[in-house]
Amino acid sequence: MASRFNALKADAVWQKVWDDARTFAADDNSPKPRSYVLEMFPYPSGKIHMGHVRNYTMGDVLARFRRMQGMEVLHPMGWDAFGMPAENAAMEKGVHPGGWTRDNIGVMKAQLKRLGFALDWSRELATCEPDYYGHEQALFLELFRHGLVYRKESSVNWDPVDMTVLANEQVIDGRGWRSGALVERRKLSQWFLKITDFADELLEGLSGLEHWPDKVRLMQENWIGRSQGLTFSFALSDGGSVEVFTTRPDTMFGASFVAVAADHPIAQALAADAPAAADFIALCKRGGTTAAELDTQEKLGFDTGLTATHPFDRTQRLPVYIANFVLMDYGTGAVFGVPAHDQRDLDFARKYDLRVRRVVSGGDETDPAFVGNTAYTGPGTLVNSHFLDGMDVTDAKRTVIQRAEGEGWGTGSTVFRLRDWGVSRQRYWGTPIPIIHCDACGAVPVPRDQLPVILPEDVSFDIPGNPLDRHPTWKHVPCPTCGADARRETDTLDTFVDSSWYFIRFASQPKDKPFDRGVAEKWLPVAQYIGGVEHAILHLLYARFWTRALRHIGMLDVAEPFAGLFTQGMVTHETYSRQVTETGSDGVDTITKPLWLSLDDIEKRGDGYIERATGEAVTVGRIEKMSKSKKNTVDPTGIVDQYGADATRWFMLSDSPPERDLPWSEAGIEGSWRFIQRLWRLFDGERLEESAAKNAELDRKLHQTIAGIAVDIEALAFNKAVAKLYELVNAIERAAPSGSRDTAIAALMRLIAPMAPHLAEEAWAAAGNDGLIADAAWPAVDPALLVEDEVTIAVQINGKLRDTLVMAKGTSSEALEAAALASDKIMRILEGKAPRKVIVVPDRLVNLVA
RNA sequence: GCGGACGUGGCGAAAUUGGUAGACGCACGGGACUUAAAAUCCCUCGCCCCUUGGGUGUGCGGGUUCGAGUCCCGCCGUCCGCACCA
Repeated sequence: MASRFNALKADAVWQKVWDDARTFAADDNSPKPRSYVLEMFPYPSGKIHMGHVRNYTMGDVLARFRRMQGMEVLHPMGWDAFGMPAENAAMEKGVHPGGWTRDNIGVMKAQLKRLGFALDWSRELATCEPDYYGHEQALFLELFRHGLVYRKESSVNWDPVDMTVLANEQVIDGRGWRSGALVERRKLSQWFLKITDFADELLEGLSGLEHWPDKVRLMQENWIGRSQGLTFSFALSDGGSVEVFTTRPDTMFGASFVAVAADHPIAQALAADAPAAADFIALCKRGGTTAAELDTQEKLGFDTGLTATHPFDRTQRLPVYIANFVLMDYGTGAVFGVPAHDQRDLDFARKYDLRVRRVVSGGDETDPAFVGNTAYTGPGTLVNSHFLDGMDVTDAKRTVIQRAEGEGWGTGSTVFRLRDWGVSRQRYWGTPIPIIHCDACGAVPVPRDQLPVILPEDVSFDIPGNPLDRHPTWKHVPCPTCGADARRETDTLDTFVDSSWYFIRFASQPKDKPFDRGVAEKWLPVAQYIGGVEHAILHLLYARFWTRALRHIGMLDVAEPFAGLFTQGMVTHETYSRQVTETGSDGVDTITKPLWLSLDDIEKRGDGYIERATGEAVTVGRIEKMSKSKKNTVDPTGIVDQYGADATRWFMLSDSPPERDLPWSEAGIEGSWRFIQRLWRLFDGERLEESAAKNAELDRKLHQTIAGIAVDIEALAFNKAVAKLYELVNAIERAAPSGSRDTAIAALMRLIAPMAPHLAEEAWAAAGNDGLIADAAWPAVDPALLVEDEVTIAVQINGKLRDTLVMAKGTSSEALEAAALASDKIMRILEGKAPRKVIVVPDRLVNLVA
């Protein structure tokens, strides 16, 4: 009688064996082909969640599979350990961010180990430790030395209560997400990295990333946002000039006004002595920035009284406005308005009654001069445009640019949407920016031998603001250049800097420098990177930039850090809620809102659920990403303790394609657990003696499965690999005892080893094999066994299936046609008539056209 | 508004890229074993009908083709990204 697989016991046994034997430590000097498999490292927020389990299981299957394929695999893990949540915890609970973070790392590391991931823990790193961020400071100074870092005044989202800068995504409806205070725009001196120097490279590089999802490449392309056009100047009536950028130089003759942003120097200068202009600028700044507001916001302008001279017609004077729809930080902060061919310009012109003149004809206007309230932005032929008349839009653009350059008043130019990367954060829990400010010498880099600049431990979070800034001693240091009293930079680096090079440090981590170039280049680029799509732009763009910057300064010869990228879907769950009413803030109105309930709060009653505590009916809501706020999370720890690591891993890989969301279900994990037990019964069952009979059909199924799931795993199509394994197991279970069956069971152990490694090791050892299955080779495929010798031929009449025939593979078209016409069913339907036409697809079908 | 993805049974999905739609799993239902339960095993399982058979079916409407889930045109819906980008 077969025993039951004791997952909890086996998990512990094999995890210890792997640990003790350092099974998954990567060897830098291995002669084998290398593969670097990496999942995005976690932020140590407290406990791991199902999303982590899914992410790391997928990477683990690939890593283990490639090991079995004979590769030297680097599969490391670490901690993205700096960030705001640690400071929030410090403020709320009175703990130190470092202690909180390191405690969380301890908990989460144990949880990851509990899942049996094939990780090289010897390379573990945490970005909050000086032996990581010290090297980051060195890299920052290298970029500084090469002119890729600069300091500039910039306007930021400032939370006046928390006294900190907020990222755009932390501003909700104009208020700080945490304090609820109205966010202010404030000018601050900030450090920037010159990512725009690499805008072209980063854009061009995308086309070489064949193993990236198209979606992510497109998102980065749009984010970088390259536009080509003409930059030129208008002469102004006050003797000055204003520079504008346009992508539509072809529409020059349709211009009827010039508009500048509220922050534009011309607007600012005017505001200095015209109160009305100042009022208008203030009005512009008050305008909301949310999508809905922008959509409905009226186009407003302030006439400066200045006029601009049209470069093609000196007699033509265009009014100059300050306008609320012109952005200072794109292009030159000034535009010329062509109402007929730009919707915003048209709205503006209609409001201020400016000239609307069509200069591009789409060809189908009944009245070529008429423009309604919809601007025409399509292709066409130039009209009303003197020497451009009759040209198409493309030719006209080229002609105008050539002429502008020839006459010296403008140049063809490229403008990017991408901005330089502001990396200053007024926070404690981050990498200190290694700069010292001296009144005499300016911003001086911290000398190499004084690195790392270590965060002081003795800080307090009882009042808002940056504890580094108010620390009694830390920031007071002598200037490294002149020795005078100077101050440390108290801003810390954006945590995206930490994650922009951790994959390099994983590959090589010498004590005395950020990485050893030769070793890092052995491993990089990462062969397969796996993580959430939420990092499609920021993290992945910054890491690409950082890698290219290191190449630019000659530190590392790698162009792209991640050769393959996979973005996995979220783990989702139903939500449960009960409506509650409460009195609004005015004390009169009542507000009805959902009170979210966790799975533990409810119990099944009939078709629905009731809340345990109150007995009230529960509304089953939509399936959403697991989140604390909706209380629809399932804790992986409880699941692993109940079903074991392998069943948990198996469920994560089953059914849903990995790029799609995975709906969590209790029934699903139970199904996986049953399958693990089913496998164990096979492994633990009776075997025949060596000489037993063959089963050709099962042999073929086995080899098709070996080949098939290798393809599926490489493509990260784990759900398909899982389905193929179910098919093989079904076939083995149905087969009578034979040598083939025993062979298939032995091979099956290795086939499931990447996914259910504990079960596989247990079975491998029980079967009397030496060594670990983790080190075993992937079963070899016999190509002769991949082909079927019989095929099922579909017989169609007019494309409708009428019969099927089992024929030898490779049967001639003539024989197939004859067999089809000889079928009883077919003869009955054709009633003796000959088909008009016969289409034969060998080994597939016969279609008779009646 | 711009850009993109997707839409297949009660559910998660598969379909060799134009060739037998629904593999595989979950759930439901029926049965075997058991005093009983659990576990396990077997069977049915898109929908409809006049049920050894037939009709119909991949969001909707057209089209191309001997043949369309797959290709083309037009709608509808869902989700994601960006957003006054000149």
